[in-house]
Amino acid sequence: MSVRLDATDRKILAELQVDASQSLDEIAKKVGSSKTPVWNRIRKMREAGVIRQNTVLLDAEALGLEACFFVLIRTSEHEAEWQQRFLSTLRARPEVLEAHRLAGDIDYILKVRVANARAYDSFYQALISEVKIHNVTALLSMEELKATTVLPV
Amino acid sequence: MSVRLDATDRKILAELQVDASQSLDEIAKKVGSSKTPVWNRIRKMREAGVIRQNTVLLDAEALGLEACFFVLIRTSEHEAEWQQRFLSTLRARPEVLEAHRLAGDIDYILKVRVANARAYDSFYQALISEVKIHNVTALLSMEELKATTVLPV
DNA sequence: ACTGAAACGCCACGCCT
DNA sequence: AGGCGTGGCGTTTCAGT
Repeated sequence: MSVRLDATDRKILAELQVDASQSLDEIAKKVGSSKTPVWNRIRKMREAGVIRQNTVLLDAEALGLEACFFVLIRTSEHEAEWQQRFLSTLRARPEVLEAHRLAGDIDYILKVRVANARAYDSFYQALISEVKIHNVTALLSMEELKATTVLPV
Repeated sequence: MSVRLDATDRKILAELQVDASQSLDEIAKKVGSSKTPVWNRIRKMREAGVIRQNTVLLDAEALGLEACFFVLIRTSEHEAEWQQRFLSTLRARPEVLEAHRLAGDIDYILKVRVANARAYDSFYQALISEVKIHNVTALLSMEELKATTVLPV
């Protein structure tokens, strides 16, 4: 499924990741091409799914979401039905920004953004009431040292 | 520092987070307003720093970045100089997408995206050679169940 | 594949209410 | 503060190389 991307494609992606509001002319100049080919390349990468979404990144603190937790989860349940329930719960909860199934003795990790510790507790109570979980460890972020969506291309 | 946001502002943010390429008219229609006020609100939220960045989200796998690790770090060093070195290293490394300083017995957590396990090992070797670290646990993601940049507004 | 040009749409503002 | 109008820019498309 992987798409062939040449050096120009990668330069375009690098520019778009940094600032997607740039005009085609600006991007074209920076990558050493011109408007039309840049436009065609972007369209192709969109169609191929390399470019997924055009979005804005917001300041979580300005929105009053001042607490960030990483939640390590161990479970004793590994049946399909349990997994489906767990997954639906995560998807339905907007405070869950990320969820990964892991290799090793910890089964899942979540990244959760909430207003404060109390809001985290509500989330936690809701979660354990909906699905059976063996063990939960919450890691509280004190400081976001780095946070980027820019992938190295 | 916190900005006052009313219901319309929040609706606009919700729309922009889902698709930032929508026209002002489209957004205006959806939030029950019209072009000029929507434009003014967006400009203000940009200036206030609520809207940080306009970007594209890429498919990491399509770019060949097929491995994602969460790295739990314990250190015995807590001096300013060590922290500065550690921070510079993280900032300089594009494969480090997130880094948080934590409360509790684990000091830091990183999220790292790389091509494969071998690339992770290079990163790991480079990291421990640059800064003294007491204990490292790497959690390997087997499956990304959820990943969103959309904050609940 | 890139160039040039042309058509359209949208944005960014100013003015007015 | 919202509605209206407009000049100019940006996007999208098409013919030509």
